[in-house]
Amino acid sequence: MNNKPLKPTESELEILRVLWDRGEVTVRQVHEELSKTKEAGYTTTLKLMQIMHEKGTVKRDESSKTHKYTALLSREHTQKQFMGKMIDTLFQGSSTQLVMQALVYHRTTEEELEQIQQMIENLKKQ
Amino acid sequence: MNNKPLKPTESELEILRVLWDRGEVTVRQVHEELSKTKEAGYTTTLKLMQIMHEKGTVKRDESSKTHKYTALLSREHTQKQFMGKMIDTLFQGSSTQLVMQALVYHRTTEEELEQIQQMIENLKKQ
DNA sequence: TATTTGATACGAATAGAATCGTAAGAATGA
DNA sequence: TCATTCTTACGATTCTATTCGTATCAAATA
Repeated sequence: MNNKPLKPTESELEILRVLWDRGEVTVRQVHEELSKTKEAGYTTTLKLMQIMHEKGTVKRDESSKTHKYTALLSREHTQKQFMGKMIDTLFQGSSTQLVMQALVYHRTTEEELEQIQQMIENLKKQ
Repeated sequence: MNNKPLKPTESELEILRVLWDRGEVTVRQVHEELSKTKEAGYTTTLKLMQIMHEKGTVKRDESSKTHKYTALLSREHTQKQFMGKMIDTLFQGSSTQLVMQALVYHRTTEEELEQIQQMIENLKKQ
């Protein structure tokens, strides 16, 4: 239960994704969710969540026998963390390059493009 | 020396970054480069590059005693690979969200913003 | 009450990544 | 030639992440 600027592992990220989407959940709920796409035993998920609790990545409500978990690490913070790393090692430090890649290869709707344009206009005004 | 859709590890990425930037290089050159920011022995870098060679991530020119390495995995391919993963697990499948994050938190110059606008206009025309 | 079910805790096994020490050979230079 | 230096090869160790089996307890149920 200590606090450090920790970087979640691959498996932890998968669990966090569920926590972020659904808020407070039980191990079983997480496990059910992950089972859809992944093969892993229940105790594996349990253990991982216990470890995350030790690390301080999640908090745990132990008031009832079946514990409830909530993310402590925010999605935004984690996004920034991974984006930064990614821009550095893969995009030569240029976030613009990353943006271009995203726009070209991961196609977006007209509406979304306009949404982005809007945001850029706002950024330019500052 | 087999061929699979492999995902480079953290350390492999650091090495790849050097290969991508500089083209054909020796282990010593890579190690020199990495030493600037990282603490690791020469044989560690060597071993990693040998493993990458086994995996087929890099190719190796053995014609002289001091081998020369070149990346086989392209930067673009790897960018796409990591971006995809990232969009899925961190941005709820929305590349637009990722783009917004990048623009807001990793500040870009006015020129770059205009460059992006230009690109969006082009995308819209299609 | 006795049994079954479902939960946590936890140690241990497994796997993979990263690090390093040492050996051996080639090239270099004294 | 002999010693030093640089290089590769490679096994072994360490470290961390992941997975799972088993014990234990509480709650639900027959």
